[in-house]
Order: sequence, then structure tokens, then C-alpha cells
Amino acid sequence: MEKLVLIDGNSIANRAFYALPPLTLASGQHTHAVYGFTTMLLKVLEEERPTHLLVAFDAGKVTFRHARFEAYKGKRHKTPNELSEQFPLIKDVLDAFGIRYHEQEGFEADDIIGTVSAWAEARGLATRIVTGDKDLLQLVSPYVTVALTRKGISETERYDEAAIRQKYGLTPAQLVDLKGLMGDASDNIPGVPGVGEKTALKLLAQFGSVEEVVRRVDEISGPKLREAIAAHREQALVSKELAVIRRDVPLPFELEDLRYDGFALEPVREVFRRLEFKSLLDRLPHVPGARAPGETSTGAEEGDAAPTPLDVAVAGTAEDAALERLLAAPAAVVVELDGDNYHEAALLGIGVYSDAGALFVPAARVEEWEALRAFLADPTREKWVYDGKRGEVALRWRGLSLEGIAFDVLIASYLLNPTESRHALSDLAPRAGLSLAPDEEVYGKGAKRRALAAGELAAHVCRKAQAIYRLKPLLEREVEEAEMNGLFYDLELPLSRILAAMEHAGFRVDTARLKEMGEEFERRLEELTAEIYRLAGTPFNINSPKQLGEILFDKLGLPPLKKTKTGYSTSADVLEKLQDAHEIVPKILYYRTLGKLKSTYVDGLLKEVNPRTGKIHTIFNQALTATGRLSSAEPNLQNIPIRLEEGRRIRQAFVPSEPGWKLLAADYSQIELRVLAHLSQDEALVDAFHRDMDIHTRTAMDVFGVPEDAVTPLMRRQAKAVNFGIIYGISDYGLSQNLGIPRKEAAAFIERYFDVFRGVKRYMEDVVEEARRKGYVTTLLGRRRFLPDIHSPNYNLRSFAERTARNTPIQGTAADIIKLAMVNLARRLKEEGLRSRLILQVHDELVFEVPEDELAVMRELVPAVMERAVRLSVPLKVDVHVGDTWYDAK
DNA sequence: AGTCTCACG
DNA sequence: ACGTACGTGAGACTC
Repeated sequence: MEKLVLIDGNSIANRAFYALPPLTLASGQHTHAVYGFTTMLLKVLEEERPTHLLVAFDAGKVTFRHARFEAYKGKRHKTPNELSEQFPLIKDVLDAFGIRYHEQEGFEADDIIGTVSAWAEARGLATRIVTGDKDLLQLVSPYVTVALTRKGISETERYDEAAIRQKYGLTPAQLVDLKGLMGDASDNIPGVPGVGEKTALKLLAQFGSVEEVVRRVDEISGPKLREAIAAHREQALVSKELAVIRRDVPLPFELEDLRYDGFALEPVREVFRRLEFKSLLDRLPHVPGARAPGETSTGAEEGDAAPTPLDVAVAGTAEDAALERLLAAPAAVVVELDGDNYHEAALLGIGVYSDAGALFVPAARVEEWEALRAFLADPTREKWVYDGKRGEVALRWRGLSLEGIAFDVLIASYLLNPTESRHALSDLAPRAGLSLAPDEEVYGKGAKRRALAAGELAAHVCRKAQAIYRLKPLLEREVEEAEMNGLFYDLELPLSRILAAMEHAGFRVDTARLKEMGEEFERRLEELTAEIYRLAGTPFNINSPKQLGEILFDKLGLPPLKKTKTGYSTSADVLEKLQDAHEIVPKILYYRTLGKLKSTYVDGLLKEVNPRTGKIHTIFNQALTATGRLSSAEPNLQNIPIRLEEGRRIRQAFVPSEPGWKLLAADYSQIELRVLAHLSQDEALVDAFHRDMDIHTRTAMDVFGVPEDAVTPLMRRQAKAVNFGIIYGISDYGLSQNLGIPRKEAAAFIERYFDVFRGVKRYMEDVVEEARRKGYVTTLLGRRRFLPDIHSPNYNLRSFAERTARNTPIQGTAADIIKLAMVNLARRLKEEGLRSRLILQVHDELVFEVPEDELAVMRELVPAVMERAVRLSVPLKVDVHVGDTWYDAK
């Protein structure tokens, strides 16, 4: 099928420029916008397979829109030189690919795209527009869809008419009416003052278009709005006109001139070499449409680089001895399982790929083939894996071991960019020039999940192993270049083995105790329900925010203090403010508390108890958080209640797995503030920790200028909130919300804090500056987080990036420290021959189960190792508690 | 699938 | 004039 792709050159280049960390040649020439543009282009060629292709650029500064409205784009910042100097290079790349591009005096890229897409529509040619600019959404039609880049440039969101209707409740054509009414600050289009998105959408729902709004202005409800519209009719109409994309630009070519039938490899290679796009060079031969030297053009349809067939040997019989040569090291190993949760998941088979070839061992053969088991268990035979913990745990359940894991592609990819959400092997494979179908596609998901035919399974699993094998050297190099060898090989990789052991060990649960609690909660919930219905005068679903909102705010007439997108907010902070307004409110709050405990922590946890082991086996995600923390799922054991006594009792159900053993919990005291003291070298903060003072009291003393015995509980509470705020990258608004005080007072607190803690202030400024300069921030052990939005012209995005720049080094360093402690502790436990087991990590806390006779040793060893994990300018402090249940280890 | 709410550090 | 605390996972409801 034929397909036209129209690329908005300026928009994509701009996105790439601001989204990617700077990249320069020896000459100082910046290339990251070119790089970003080129990766987008390759993606388009791979995924869209266009038969017609055009890249449109903006021409000079003045367009017909300026003639109509002088101030058009008046507030826009000048394009930085670092970007404008990259446009000629982008055109070099396009020339090498033989792709047509066009710019036209007096018009913007939008108008060129509008015109060509109109031609395509007339001919019934499917069209995809690729841009970062929402304005182009107005062109969407049954033939035209828009792929909008979001968050960086690699991800796109596709819009057809239904998607636009769903998101805005408007037709594509009405989007210009929306802009006419609300204006657009980035283009300096005024709209109608006082009309924002909400009002504009309301008006359009009623009237349909700007013209109708203006014509029937008398029908507008609300005198203020009516006056505003009446006073700015002309401005609204002009604003709309400016927003409309032209579809009749006289262009010097026609649709058929845009036909695209692939490219010759060599010229593209040459340009890539000149621009030092090494990683893209490898990918090139597999891009659809690529022609080797001498090959003639065959038309875009046949330019596909079909996946190279893989020769897979399948083990199965006593003859397998002949296949032993395929158990060579180093090898990529894939333990293929049925399902996402790998605890006791069915094994489908094991794939092995090395220089010796590809081998697939079906599940039935795994346990009986001695040579394979020995190979897997041999720590001296190097294995490369993707999410090694997954396979390792699955094999542990079968009494098999997987040792010698020397590289993990998932963890490497995560460390290289922890905010990237797509670390699936199928996402990474193209980097090594391979195309790999996602598991979801191969197996189907949900109800459509299916078993594969034997040959299909072997091929897919070995293809994955091949991708791992090819990706390893690429990622290995990138990890090295990012100076993360220590972090990767000495921290995350060993940690992965420890997490595997923790997950497999599990946490024993006293299900009888949990059920008792559930029954108690149930009784009290029934009582509460009856009282709530009585007070409301009618039964309703208390769990439905919608129904609850109607009862509270419509029926009972309480003041709605906050709204959400869809209606009234009934969140706890709103209800707390209404506690005294009606006796139903505290009952609802209590109902919520108990309901949460019952559904999530009693029923939810009971569902997760493994009937065979009587334990809960969580899965730690080691490649997810943006800061380097772990997360825990199925179930989440990192959010078991503790703050309120009623919930805290859930912890009475968490017990040791062997009779006579105890639980030992060790937590870092104020680790994030200690890390802040170290990173900032703030005198007062460092001093406070050297004296081992109560940090919130000390903060109150300094901020309020009073002696210790004059610090009231309120002052301490406020100082504590400020301390948290500092860690989170503080804003006066955030602090005011947290403390329930006016924003001005919050601002005054912050100012006083920074007056005293000068070093902290300085550090916060420096770290944001560093983020701007390098494009990323780092933790103590060199973990990185990229912050492309730090340069965004959008205030919200930029502010968020700045807060993140302040928070991530703190939260991330704390994560580094406890991970290091875990690795060191595991080694010590082994060296000392202790039977104690680490079973849980909760960000600043480690939980062990300990035999009685090891208690004394563990009470000493655990805090000692944790406190010495790193050496900071302030001491680290660890509190240790022992008990018969997790509740009692306090 | 998306939204709201709420549990944890 | 704007809208925001940082990082997570899960259950219930709604469409």
C-alpha cells in the first residue's frame, strides 16, 4: 500500500536540540539536533515504509501571517546559533538519503505540509505527518494522521480523528477555533483575554466555532465573559485566522515528485562517518530501502532487509552430546518462561547463542541434560543475559543455578538512561542491527495469549539470545564511556544476584492472623456503611468519588474546595478540611482508611501468598525508577502501612519463616538529609549531624532563632516539612499545601531557611546549573539522569526539571548507599558462614530473618556494614530493631 | 485504559 | 498568570 510521510523539519530539529544532551565534533560543531533528526528519520523509514516522502522547513522570518498580524511570534526567542548551524547538516543527511525537502518564502513548514496533505487527500493517499507541533493536528482526517513526538523525540503519539475527539472533544477543524479563543503564548497569538482552555472548550461545545461565538455573543451566560468576547471579537477572529494552516500554497512540485524508493548505502555511510554517528552506521544496512553498492533501485516495496534466518539446533535426545559444543562461553542465555510473574512460572525452554551457534533446549530436556546444567551453574563460563534475575529465580525454583552472569543488557540499558521507559529487548535489538518481534506480539497478550509451535518457540528464543549477544559489546562500550563501569559491574550486577535470592526466599505471612484482621475490618466497615447511609439519607457507593461528591457537595451542600478534571475532589486533604462541617465526613475518612486496609493489605496480600511456601515472593524491579531506587511489585512490599497504628498492625502478620528465628530491621536515620549535608558541605547541616542532633529540632532552632527548649511541637513540625521540601526541590506552593498555610508564609519559611543554610542554597543553585551545562545530574556513584526539559521554554516542564535536578542526586545517592550496603552485607554473611537471610529492602531499611544464635552477631554486623558503606563528611547512622514479627521490630 | 485515591520512603 | 512538592504500586470505579 502506498503511503505519504510528511516531516516537519524545524519542529523535529528543535525537539531534538532541546531533548538531547549536546554532542559536538572536534571542530566544535554541534550535532545533536542532526543526530536526533536522523534517528527519527530512520525510525520513520523502518516503521512507516513510506512510498512518498517530503521534509518541510520554515523559510525566512517573515510570513503572510506577519502581514496580517505584526506581533505574530513576537515573543519567540531567537533560534540559538548552536541549532541554526545544524540545519545545513540535516540537509546533507537528507541529500545522502535522496529525500526531498522544501521551504518556501512567505510560508511556514506547516503550510507546505497542509498543502501537500490536501493533494494526498484528494487522491486518497494515506498520509502520516511527523511533528512536535500540536497545531498540525487540525489537518487530521480519515486519510491523514499525525505522529506527535512527546517527551524527547523517540516516542510518538499517534492521532486520528477519534483520538482528537477523545482528548479535546472537538473535531480537528475546531482546534483552530480553540486557539482563536484561548490564544497561544508561544506564537504570541492573543485570543480573548481571560479565556483559557476550560472556557474555550465550554464555548465551543455550545456554539461550535469562533464565528458563531461572536455572532451569538448575547447568548453567552456570565456577564464578564460576554463582555470580554464582545470587546475582543475582532481579535478572536484574527487569532483564529492566524492559527489556520494554509492548504493552497503554490508549490513548485507535484505529489508524484515525492516518490521515494530507497537509498544507496555508501553516500549515507559517508555522511554518518563525517558526523561520527557510529551507532547509526551499524543500523543502516537493516533499514528498509537500503541498497548495497551496485544494487539498483527496485522500488521501495522491495527494499526490505528481511530478518536473516537463524540456524537453530534443538536439543531433545540422548544424541545431545553432539550439541555440547554449542555450550560455549561467552554465550547469551535466555531462560524463556510462560508469563510475566516468574515465581513458579512454567519453563518453556532455554536458548543459548554464542560464536559456536544457536541452541534451543526445550523445557523437558533442561533438567535431564547434565552438561547443560553444569554449564549454567559454572561461574567461570561467562553468560550474557537480559534481566538475568528473572531466569535465575525461575531456575532456583527448580533447584537449578545460573551463575557466571557477566553482563545484563537490561541493567546496562537502564543505567544508560533510567528515564527511558522502553528497555524491552525488542526496543534495543535494532541498535545492533537486528529486528526482533516483541514478546507481546509473538505470544499475544491477555486473552489472546497462545502457545507457540515448537519450531517457532526455538526460533524466537534464539533470536532473543542473538540480540543479547550482539547488543553486549555496544552497551559495554557505552557503559564504559559513561564512566559507569563501577556502578554496573561492582554494584548493580552483584545486587541483581542478591535480589534474586531475596525474592526466592520470600517473606513468611501468618495468614490466620491476617484473616482475623480482615474480619475485624469487615465488621467495622459494615457499621460505618450503615451510619454513612443514614447520615446521607440514602445508600450509595462510598467508594465512587463521583457518587460521594454528589452526596457531599450537591445533596448535603458542603463547599467543594477543590476540583479534579472530572468533578469534585474528595481526596483526604479536602475531607480533612471539612471534618467539622458535617458528621458524615470523619466517618467517610475512617471508612476510606479501613477500606484501603481491607482491600489492599488483607485481601490483596492474601491473594499473593504462595500456597506451597506460605510466603510472599515479591518482584523487585531493578530497572525502573528514574533515581536508582528499587521498586517492588506483585505485591508491593515497600508500602506496607506503618504511619497509623491500625494499619501498622498489618505488620504483625509478617513473621520469620523458621521456628525460633527473629526478624531484624535496620534503617538509616535521616539518610537523605545526611547525603544533602555531604553534597552541599553546608556548615550548619554538617555540624548538626556531627553532634547527632534531632535534625528537625535543630532546623527549627536555626530558622526561628530560638534555643532548643523553646522549640514548640508546631515549630518542629514546620521545620520538618521544610526539610522534606528542601529534598524535593521545594516551591512555596508545595510547602504551603503540605503545611496548610498561606503561600506567603511558606515563602517566608523558605527564605529564612536559605538565610541560615547558605551552603544548601548554594548547592541547589549549582546543581541546577550543572544540569543545564551537562544535560544530566549524577549521584555519588556516578548514576546519571538526563534532564532534557531543563532548557524547555515551557515554565512547567522547566521547573519540574529543576526540582528533579535538586532531588535526584540526593534520592539517588541514598539509593546507591543502601545498594552498596546490601552487596557488602551479602558478602559478609557468606564469609562468616551465617544462616541469616536478607529478605526485604524498603529504600532506607533492610529486613533480615535471623536464627536466635546469630542475633548478637547480626545486631553488630548489620549496622556496622551499613554505616561504612561509604564515607561521607557526616556519619551515617543506623537503628536496629528485633522482634517476633515485623510489627515488633520497631 | 484512564482517573482518582491512598499506602510507603 | 501560570500550576508544582520527589520517587513508587495497587484497588476501585468509570468509560
